[in-house]
Amino acid sequence: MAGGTNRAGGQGRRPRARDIADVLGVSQTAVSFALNGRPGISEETRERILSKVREMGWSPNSAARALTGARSSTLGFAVARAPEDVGSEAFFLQLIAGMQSVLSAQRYGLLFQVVPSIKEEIALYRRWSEENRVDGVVVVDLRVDDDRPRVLKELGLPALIAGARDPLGRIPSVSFDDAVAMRTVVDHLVSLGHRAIAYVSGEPAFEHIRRRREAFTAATEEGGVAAAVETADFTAEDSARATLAALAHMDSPGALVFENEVMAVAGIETLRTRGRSVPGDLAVVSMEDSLICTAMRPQITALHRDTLRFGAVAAQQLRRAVDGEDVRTRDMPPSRLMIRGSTDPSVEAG
Amino acid sequence: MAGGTNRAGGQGRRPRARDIADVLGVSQTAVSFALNGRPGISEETRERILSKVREMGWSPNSAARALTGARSSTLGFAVARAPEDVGSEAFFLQLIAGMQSVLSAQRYGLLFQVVPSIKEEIALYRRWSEENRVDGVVVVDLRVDDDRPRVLKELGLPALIAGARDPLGRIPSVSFDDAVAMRTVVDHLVSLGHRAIAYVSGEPAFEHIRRRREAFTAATEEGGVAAAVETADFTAEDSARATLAALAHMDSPGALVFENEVMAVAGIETLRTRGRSVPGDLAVVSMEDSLICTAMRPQITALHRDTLRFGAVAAQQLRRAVDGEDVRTRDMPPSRLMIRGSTDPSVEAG
DNA sequence: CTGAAAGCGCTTACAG
DNA sequence: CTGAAAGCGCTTACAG
Repeated sequence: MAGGTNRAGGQGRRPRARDIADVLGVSQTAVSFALNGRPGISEETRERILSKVREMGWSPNSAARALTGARSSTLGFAVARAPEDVGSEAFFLQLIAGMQSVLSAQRYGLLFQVVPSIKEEIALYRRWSEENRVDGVVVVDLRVDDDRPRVLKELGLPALIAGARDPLGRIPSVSFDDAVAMRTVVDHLVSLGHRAIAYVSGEPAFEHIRRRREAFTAATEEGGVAAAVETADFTAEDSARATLAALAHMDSPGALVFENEVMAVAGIETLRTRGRSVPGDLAVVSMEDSLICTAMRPQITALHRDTLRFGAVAAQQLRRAVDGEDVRTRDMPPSRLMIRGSTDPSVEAG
Repeated sequence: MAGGTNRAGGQGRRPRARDIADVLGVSQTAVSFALNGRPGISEETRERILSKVREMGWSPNSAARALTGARSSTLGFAVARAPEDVGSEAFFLQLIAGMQSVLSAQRYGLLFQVVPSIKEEIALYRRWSEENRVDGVVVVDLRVDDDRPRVLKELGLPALIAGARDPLGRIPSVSFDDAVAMRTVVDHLVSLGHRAIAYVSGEPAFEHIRRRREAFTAATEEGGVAAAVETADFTAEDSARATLAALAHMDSPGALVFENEVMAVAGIETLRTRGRSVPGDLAVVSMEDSLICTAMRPQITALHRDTLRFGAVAAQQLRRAVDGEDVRTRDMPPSRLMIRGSTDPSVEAG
């Protein structure tokens, strides 16, 4: 059928390693050794081969390489979410784009796949690993008691967790310090004089959410302010519901903290329909920043993370892990709290 | 080094087609034929093989398949943009997510790569094609006089253009009808009584922008209203500049049309700093919708496209092309104009 | 209808 | 330091 053996078009075929060897009168082994920087051939032969490789425009056939267990020059990225949820998370795109800023320079590809569940994600990792389809994987949305680090460790597939830490330290990670971030937010609100803070939070099954919740509880306690936590999935609808629940719990929460900007926008809407003004009656903070936070009136105070840079660091670290280096868990520089009108009326300027 | 031959861990190795053949006492050929639905073996043998395949949990090694010129079960998606621009385009993520909704069910992967230029994008297509790395590619950001359709046709690599039409019809496409969309917008503004409309447009080097511009000129002419077109890249900064330029050109444009919501938000900001209110002094429409349009006050009238569905259709069509079917260029259903407060104060409700 | 064999383009022990 | 050979896991002519 289509895509069969003979994709016509190009005149001369692309050169194989064997062609290089034939032209130069050396063995294929020599070519392979030169290409892969292995010892065992003279410096002069290596030079001759490498220059001929460039001259003839040779590049490796990734399928052949994969079949022998060598590099595939591809990283894998699987996400266990419904496609429509993936589509609304700017975070993912920024992460991917940030990774690409590193990968494209190294001619690395990114194999991206949406899967229905963690279980299928793990099955995919097995296939990828067995087929040498990817050299390593980026893991996101780490859950509490997540099976993935164990399986990846077992498979020996290089991996990097992005956005959380493996509590058992099996797999290295790059993440923002969620505890510090939450403390920054709470401290800001306390310093403004708020005596009650509600946190419309994501699901604590996620490791990074769990950390934020812990930090929220600790920080509000230390600050001596009343605290309430409501759980919502990451959608606008559920955030509206949770916002109402938070209002009911506390007589008058002084401030509301939302997990992300989509939830914050929905929450502010809800507050308005209940006749509460922002920041007059209630202050609002989003744990994630985006264009929408500055477009709104009042602008929304938000924690600003450099997600593009985050993706770049993640890709870099994973590449190092693939190269066999000892990669350690690493935190991104602290996120900056962008103080805007939703908490501080005095910065209401355009 | 890492990722070498022996990724330990798993106990028994994964079965090969040969293992199936051995267990059943048939030839590898029989197994291959059964797997690929080729004639030449008895129905009974086929059944036996297929059921053993399921029982043993066999799945194809994609590298081995690619090496023989068969399917790779992967589609390719290359984007020639700066990583930071990719990261701010929700459109891409939605497109990718929509594609995944089709692909993940078929166990297809998506190889995503950001490249610095169209030239490198073409080089990448050549490599992908030669290595059978992907079964087909999705092409976006079609330019006027774009070389890609020609090259892809030459390579015989199945391809689908998303978001524009190949003027020469070499490659099938899925797109929104940009001309109809623009007419809908202009008609709406004319019907509201605006006598002057400015279009803060993207670069006409893009095929879909060119079509929109043509339609804008035609529709404003027919409507008998004054028209101005300003060009901006897709950033907020440049939109602000272009908005000022549009104001200077026309004594009093009654309405402004922006290429996307990021540009619209920046434009509205700019108008405010110049003391023009929306929609009091000037109406505003965005050619793209997103959460931000409903979060703003006034809400922004915007053309709403179902990008998730768009991605799904694109993936479906490309899969059909890969299967050798004759895929025709296809339009998505017309986009809906979401009329909101930025053009019509009467719908200012929350 | 079925089987033995060659080949895809690499890498890697193993001999020289 | 170098070469001939086997092998990765498939597919596909070619004989039976």
